Amino acid sequence: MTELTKAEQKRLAREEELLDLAIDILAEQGLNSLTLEKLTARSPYSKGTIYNHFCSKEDCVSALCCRAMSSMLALFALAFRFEGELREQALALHFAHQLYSQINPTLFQVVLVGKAPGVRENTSDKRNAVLDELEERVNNASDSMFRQALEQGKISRPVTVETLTFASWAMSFGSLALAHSAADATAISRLESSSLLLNNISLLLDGMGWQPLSYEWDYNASWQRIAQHFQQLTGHQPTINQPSEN
Amino acid sequence: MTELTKAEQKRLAREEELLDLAIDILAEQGLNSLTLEKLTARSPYSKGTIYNHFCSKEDCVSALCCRAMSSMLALFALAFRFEGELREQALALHFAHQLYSQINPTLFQVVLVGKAPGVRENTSDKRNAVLDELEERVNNASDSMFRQALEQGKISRPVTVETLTFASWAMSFGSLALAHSAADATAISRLESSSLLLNNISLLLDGMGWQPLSYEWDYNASWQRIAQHFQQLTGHQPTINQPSEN
DNA sequence: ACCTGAACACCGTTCAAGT
DNA sequence: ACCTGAACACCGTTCAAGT
Repeated sequence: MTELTKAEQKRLAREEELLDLAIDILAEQGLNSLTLEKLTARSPYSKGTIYNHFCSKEDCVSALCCRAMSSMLALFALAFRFEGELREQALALHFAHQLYSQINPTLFQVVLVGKAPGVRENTSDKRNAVLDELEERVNNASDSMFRQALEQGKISRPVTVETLTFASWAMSFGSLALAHSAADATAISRLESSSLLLNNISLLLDGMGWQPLSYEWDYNASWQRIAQHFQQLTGHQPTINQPSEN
Repeated sequence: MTELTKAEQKRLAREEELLDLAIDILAEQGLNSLTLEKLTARSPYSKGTIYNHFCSKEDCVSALCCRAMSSMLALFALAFRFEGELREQALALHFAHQLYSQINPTLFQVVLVGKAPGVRENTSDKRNAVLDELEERVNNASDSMFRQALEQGKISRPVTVETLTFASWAMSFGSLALAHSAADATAISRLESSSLLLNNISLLLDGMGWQPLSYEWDYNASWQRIAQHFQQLTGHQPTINQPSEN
């Protein structure tokens, strides 16, 4: 790690302060009404200073995207601490993804929007590099799971790590995106939400031939244990089948 | 079908005219720079008239979304005319999805954006109803495939039609969305694009136990035949492994 | 009943002037 | 070197006046 000068530290601290304010606006008024105008008004700084941090509105959204991905990576790290079958650890990774989308739906949406066309184009090169690095770390987390599984002979189909990572990422992304953006659409409302991702990922991992297969193991029980694991580590009440008591 | 008065016909025709202009802007300047201001300027009408058709900018985007989904449904109908194994027909459905995303990337993006938060909220009730109906028809197409497969005993796992439709739709959506929005991101650039969706869907259908399984049948050959099927019916050159000759 | 375009509020972005 | 806020262009939306 390189040393930071006082000035750089101050600049970094102010950027965090601005992102906190932006998240407040997001939470209060929704993603679409985030505006650099409003951010300026809430902050003690002027428009020029805001533009000193974010070269455009999209650059600010990308900065929020970095925040969100960092938080997600922190949850992913907890998934690796779940003890059990390797396939259960892979489930824990996806549980972390879903958990993040539940804890922080607004920032989760930011990640989706951050992938929309026109955002990256208007983001500074420097921040795009940070985004790339974060995405690479997400891929690495997924790759390392699949690599271990292949090395241990847990996966019976002849496939590459890259194929498996893309497939599971696409499934996870697609499931959560549809679940959040179109929760009232027919395809989703007719299903129970807590185990949507578990069901979809289970079908996929079965298709890869990742042992033990879903009919050889009670992965619903695993999902519950994973929920408890995360609850102990984060204190977040998971949205799982048993209704809470209020 | 209900009769339309002359006035209603004229109104409908003008709406189509406006949507054509909107698509022109989209194609030329990208999704983000579509503006009712620009649409007004390009059209022979005034702002008031534009707002007579679209109650908000988002309502206009939703109207484009309807256009896109209708076109997709037209391609889906062609998928049903592919002759072969039932699982090949299901592949044809996903091929149609991918084909549409290739033929018309901009409108495909509109469908993604149409699912973003803040769009449906600012869309007129009437148009939201149309969107719902179109989405239901997409679901019906998928449901009917899976229902036939279950009835014919092709699917060995004990699952419901709803589960299968959501899983395959999530996979298709996730794969294409990631492929289009993050084509340069690491997870995707390291894979070949033409068979991304085939690979992912094959893993999923294997996980459902849909016979014949992918190692009992040459689905790469099926994918090629499906491509030819669509090429004959639509004249669109598919993006398939063999490079074209220019 | 439908159309027009002026008017208003709000937003993104820039930059000369100030410290 | 960094900050400020006025200024400009552009956009979404409304509505009184016109046909």
